[in-house]
Parts: sequence; structure tokens; C-alpha cells
Amino acid sequence: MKIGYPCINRSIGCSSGRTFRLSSYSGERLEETVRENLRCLGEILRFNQRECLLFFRIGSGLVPFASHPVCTADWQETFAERFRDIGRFVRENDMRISMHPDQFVVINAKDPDIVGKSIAELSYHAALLDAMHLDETAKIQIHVGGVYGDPGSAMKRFTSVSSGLDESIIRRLVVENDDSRYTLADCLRIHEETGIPVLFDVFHHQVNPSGAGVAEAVELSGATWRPRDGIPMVDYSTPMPGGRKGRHAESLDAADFERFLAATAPADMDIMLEIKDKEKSALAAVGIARRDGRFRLPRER
DNA sequence: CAGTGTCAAGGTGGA
DNA sequence: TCCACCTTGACACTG
Repeated sequence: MKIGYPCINRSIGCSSGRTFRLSSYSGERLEETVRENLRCLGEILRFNQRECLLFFRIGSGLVPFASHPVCTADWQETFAERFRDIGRFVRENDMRISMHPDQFVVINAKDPDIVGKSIAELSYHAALLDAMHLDETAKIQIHVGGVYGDPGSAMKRFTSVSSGLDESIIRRLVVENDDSRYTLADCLRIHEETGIPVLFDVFHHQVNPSGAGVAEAVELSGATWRPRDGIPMVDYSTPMPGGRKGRHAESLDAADFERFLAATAPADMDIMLEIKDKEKSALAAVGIARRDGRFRLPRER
């Protein structure tokens, strides 16, 4: 079991998601920004390694505008060595990386232009993980979407488009149940059609359920991961108390997390804490998971 | 320098 | 019909 947090570290005072406006794009600006983002990513990973946070989601903004036509820079070549170094650090410390392209990626959209842009964005994510020389346990998670009031057709389009995706993408792709459209049961059906593993989101399953209890849900989704995909990934969070439906909590609900671990024992999984205060909650979760017994510090493995 | 409106991209649900 | 929301604030303009 590894525990981690997404994209941003609030303790170390730098961001690996620095960006700039499209209107101020230039090759120099891109290079300078990517260099700074990679430097900070290295710092975050070193922080994580010290704190035994072995799971991290790299933000999609690491290379700004990478899939936009304006970007003609060969960033993979320019930063090849830096990417390789970071990948080596990840492997040597037995860490795990994931990415989560944002809501604009809809590979089963009706508009072919949106499909094309979505695939370009997935290619960027795959190229980034490839540049780090990470194996196929480093996943790219997406929601399904593209419903437009007709889930059946959306499902067919998803199956059809995903079957044509490049191997570099499909080997890393996993689908996640979302909070309003595709339930866990829908994602399991997609898995049956496509073989794509299902990443279980605990919170979305509460908001948008499909029958299974949490232990069963972890088991069903976990069974869709092949050995080469690695330990199943799970997104965990709780609702913001008093917040609107769908909002993520500000900090870890320790009692709920303990109950979640107890309910799902002895299943192994890598848990991404989608909680606003980031590494702070992840650290608290590590403490709880150590008492649970499934989580081991690296030196105890 | 502080405050704040806006930023590449889509789709949904709630007010 | 508009706004908030999503994996996440940060940039850049104004005064």
C-alpha cells in the first residue's frame, strides 16, 4: 500500500504547475517554465521520499500548452536528461506516479475536433511518463463523459475510440467512476468491453452509487487490474462538511479513513487522497494506515 | 505593490 | 440562464 496526494505540495513553497498565458507564449518562456517546473517536481518528490509518501499525481500543467498547436518545442529532447533523472529517483525509491488529464479530455465526444484534441492531450501525458522511463504501472486516469443525454451511444463511442488508441496511451489508461454520469457499474462494463482497468473513487461512489458496498467496490474494481498494471489505485476523499454536493473536504476525516481501511481489509491498493490540504492529510493517512498494518515504511518492506 | 479579473480546452447539475 | 464545479491557482493587468 502506498499513500499519496495530487499535484501540489503546500509545504515546500514551489509549484510544478507554473504556467503563463497563451498570449505570452514563446519558446523561451516555455523552456524557462518547464525547467522551473521540473526543478520543483524534483523537490516535491524528495520531500515525499523523506516523508514516506510514495504515491504522487503529477499535474497536467508540467509542460504548459504541450498539446496545443502553438507548442512546437521538442521538450522531450530538451529535458530528456532531467526527465530520466526524475524517473530514476521514482524507481529507486519504489514510488508510484499517476496523472489525471482535466475535464477537457472527452475521447468519446460527438465533435471529432474535441476527440482529436483529447487524444493529443493523452499523447502528451503518455509522452511525459515515457520520458521518465516509467513502466506501465504509471497510469493516466480519465472520466468517461460524452453522454449528451444518451449513455448507450456514449459507451459505444468510448469503446470504439479507445480500441483505436495508440499502444503508448492504452497501456497506461484507466477509467474512474465519476460523481454524476458513469457509476462504478458503468465503468466495470467498460472494462468488460475494452479491458481497461477501473480506478475506484470512493467519494464519487458515495455521491453516484451503483449498488456495491465499499468493500465489494474495491474488490470488483481491483479485479480489473492485471499484474502488469500494478497494485490497483483508489481515489479517496470525503465531502466538504456543509459544502455543495461534490466538493472535496478541506482536511482528512481520520475516523472515516480508518473505517474505510477497516472495511476493505485485507485488500492492497495505492490510495490517492484528493483532499484540499494535500500532503498534510496524506501524512495523517500514513499514520493511520501504519496502525492498520497494511502500510509499511520502505525500510520495513 | 496590492488587488482582482481572467485564463486553451467540455460538460453537468444546481440555483 | 448562469454559475460552480472538476485534479489544481497563477498570471497579468490595473490603479
